[in-house]
Amino acid sequence: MRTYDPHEIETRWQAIWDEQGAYRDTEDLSKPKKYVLEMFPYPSGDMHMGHVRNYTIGDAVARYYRMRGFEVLHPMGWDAFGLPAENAAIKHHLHPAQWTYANIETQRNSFKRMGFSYDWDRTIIACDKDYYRWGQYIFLKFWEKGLVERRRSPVNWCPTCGTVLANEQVIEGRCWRCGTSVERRDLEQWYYKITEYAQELLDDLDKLPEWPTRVKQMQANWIGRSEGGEVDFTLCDEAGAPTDEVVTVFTTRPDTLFGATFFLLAPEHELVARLVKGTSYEASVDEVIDIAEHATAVERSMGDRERHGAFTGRYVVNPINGDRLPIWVSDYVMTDYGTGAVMAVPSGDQRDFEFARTYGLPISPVVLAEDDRLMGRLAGVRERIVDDVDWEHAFDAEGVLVQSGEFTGMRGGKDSEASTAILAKLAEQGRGRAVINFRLRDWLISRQRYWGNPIPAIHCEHCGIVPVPEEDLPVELPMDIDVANGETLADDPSFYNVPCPVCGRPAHRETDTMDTFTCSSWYFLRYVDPHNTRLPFDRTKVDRMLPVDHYIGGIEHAILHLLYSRFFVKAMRDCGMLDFDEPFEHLLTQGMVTLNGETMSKSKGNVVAPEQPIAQYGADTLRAFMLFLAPPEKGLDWKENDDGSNEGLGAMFRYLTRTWRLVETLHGEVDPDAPVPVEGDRDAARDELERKMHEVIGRVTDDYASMSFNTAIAATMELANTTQAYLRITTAKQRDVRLCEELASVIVRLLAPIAPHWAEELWTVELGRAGSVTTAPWPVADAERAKAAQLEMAVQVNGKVRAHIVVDAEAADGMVESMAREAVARWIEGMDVKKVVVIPGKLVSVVVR
RNA sequence: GCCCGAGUGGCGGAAUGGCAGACGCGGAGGUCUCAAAAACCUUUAUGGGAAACCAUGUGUGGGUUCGACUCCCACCUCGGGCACCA
Repeated sequence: MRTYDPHEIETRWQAIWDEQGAYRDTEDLSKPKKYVLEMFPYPSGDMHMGHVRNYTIGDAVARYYRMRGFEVLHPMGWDAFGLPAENAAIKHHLHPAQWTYANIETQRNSFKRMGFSYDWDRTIIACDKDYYRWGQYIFLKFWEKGLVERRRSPVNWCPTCGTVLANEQVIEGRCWRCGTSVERRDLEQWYYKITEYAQELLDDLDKLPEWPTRVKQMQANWIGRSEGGEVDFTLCDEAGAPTDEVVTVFTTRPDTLFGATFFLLAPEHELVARLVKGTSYEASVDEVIDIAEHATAVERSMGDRERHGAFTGRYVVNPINGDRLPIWVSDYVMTDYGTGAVMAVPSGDQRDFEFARTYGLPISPVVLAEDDRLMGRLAGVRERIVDDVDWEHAFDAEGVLVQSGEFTGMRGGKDSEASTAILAKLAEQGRGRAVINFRLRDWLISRQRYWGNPIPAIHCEHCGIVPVPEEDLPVELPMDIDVANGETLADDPSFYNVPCPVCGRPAHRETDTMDTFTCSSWYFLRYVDPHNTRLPFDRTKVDRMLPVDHYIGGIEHAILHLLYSRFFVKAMRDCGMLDFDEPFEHLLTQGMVTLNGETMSKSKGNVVAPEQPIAQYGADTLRAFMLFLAPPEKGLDWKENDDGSNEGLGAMFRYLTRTWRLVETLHGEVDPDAPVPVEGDRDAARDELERKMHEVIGRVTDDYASMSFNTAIAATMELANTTQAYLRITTAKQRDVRLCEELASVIVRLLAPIAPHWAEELWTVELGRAGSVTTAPWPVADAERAKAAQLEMAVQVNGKVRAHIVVDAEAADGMVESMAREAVARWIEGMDVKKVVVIPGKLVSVVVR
């Protein structure tokens, strides 16, 4: 008998696996494939429990499928561009590359110490030019396809990070990275036109049945599809007479068009300045513009905020009834949604209602609930009634139209009969059309930072902005930039000054780099063919290995990374680079790891690192514990005692130690500490043990397939308990040797994906099996032998369990029923038995009255 | 405000509409020991009872069903996402 010594075992096997390249994907075409992937980490240098959990889940999945005979691709890499490297560089006077590569080295060693089964030959480092050059290549392909645009528009600016941000990277008005309130700026920037895929990104969520509904819902909300119409209002001149010019609005409620009593423009709308220039209205309008400009994103995103407005002195004509509506400017109208102009219907929209009350603008009822007393009064009224409203709120539910000309009496509301009819009428006159709008904005990908992938574009005075020719890739990020002293790419003449690739005259390079999220939007494709020097990847290889079968990562990427990656795949498909629609088949979003109920963060100084638990109990114990404590998608609270220990962890170590001894005993070794056998029915225990083994193999197999690792481990514990009960009533000579041997090999294999070092040592050394447990065949359950000869069934009387009976598994229902009646005789005596339901193998339900 | 998700012992959690609480932590008692640790055994939802057993019990209130943690309706609480998107 050997003591279970995790440290000696783990370091030994890790060295062997490393040396043998044990987890290399051999691209064996004869096997079915599984691509198991965990979101690659940012190399911050330290591993925390969130990493441990995420990568342990993925590793268990990968190891399970290897044993099931799949060709498994399970790679790991580093999302290595980004701001923390620059900040660290400034702080420590290092180059960002130095800091990054040193961190990668440390973190890779930590990962190896956990025994994760990665194909390290396929490692991708996002800041390696062999990788980022292909990010530039994809940029050029997208550009060719018309999916890249450089334009001036209002953007989010993070003053702390000194760069612009994409919409998705602003969380509640704050920078996703540093938490600073972002500012609005009007800048010329580079965009990926993700909005062209808005509809497909929304529709294809239905093709992802294996994604959590939560994530799909979040993406659907983010894309934010609204069906409605555009309506053209005619602009009037200073004298109030109609001109030829129209101002278009977007609305989801065309049915309320008769209720429009004023008209709104966003402060940034191009028309505003023209309308008020030199008029007496200019000053008050400018004030509103000023307020809008200076509001921070945090202020703008607050719920009940004050709305500011000013009259422009001008009017538009409502195309449906010829009403003249005053044009106001207000900061609650957004420039970059719809057309930046809005028809205001205070009776049907709460914001318009409040604005009307504040500024004394008229309110005209158009849609009412059928029983509203106003309905009666308004029926047959010819003159339009305005302001006869004493409600507290606008009425935005479904109802019936009043005061709406020929449409009066129709059903109104979102997507209503009246909406369709009014829009049709406008369309006939060429003054309106059905339109679908999305909340999703184009992806702003340029960043005013050094440590990122250079955008391959050149600014030429004569030719404009031109792409770097494909053969000139990569545009290498120069390494001699002194970030710590504030140098930027523009300060490096050898980078900045280049001849124009079109005309050959002096030009200069684009100095913005790409958003790091562009690096993570396609890395999962590169793993399939990481050493390709001609292309980002070989198309046949990608088409064979993708989509990723199991993708595992944090919920914080529900929108960001997961939406961008979906867009990339669709855009690359349209560029002819691959042939599928969605990158990730099955998505598991693991829950957060907290410490005593609190989120871990560096600033709080409560980040739990795996080093201490590993030093105490080894990696296998930590892995098994993390998987056992909670189902993967739920949050996991790491409870720490005052001395830093964790009780559950010790319990898991005891379990591995106990099963280690169990396996050795089953294999025929004598346990000097074994208790003296006690009396018991040995044959019955043997039969029950064999049955239990098959039952547990079946359950554990199903649990791995559905990633219920906690119940998989629990099932092995049940098997261990049953085994122990058998060993307790037998001496070595009394045992069924063949069953014991089989059981030993089964227990080892069932736990191998979770505790790989423990299993490898038992498998190859203790049990003396040929070959690694990694490639050992997964045990197969014999469903017949998992069945018991006799079953215990519950007997219910009127839904309450009153007795238990033991019946033969093969017993006929009639037989079972009469046994059941006998067992509950005292409960049904003198009663009228109305019905008896027999659920074979489960229970008998007797209904009496 | 809109949209998701979740409410089960002291704790983490388990239950294709079929015996609620598997498995584990913690607790209590015990074996071994001079003693302790380790290991092993028994026990552990609540109330009543010496016990067999009885009653109650999966956030609340209804409903469907022979039977509901599970399905339906309404509500409460917590967590998350979006948020002036017309």
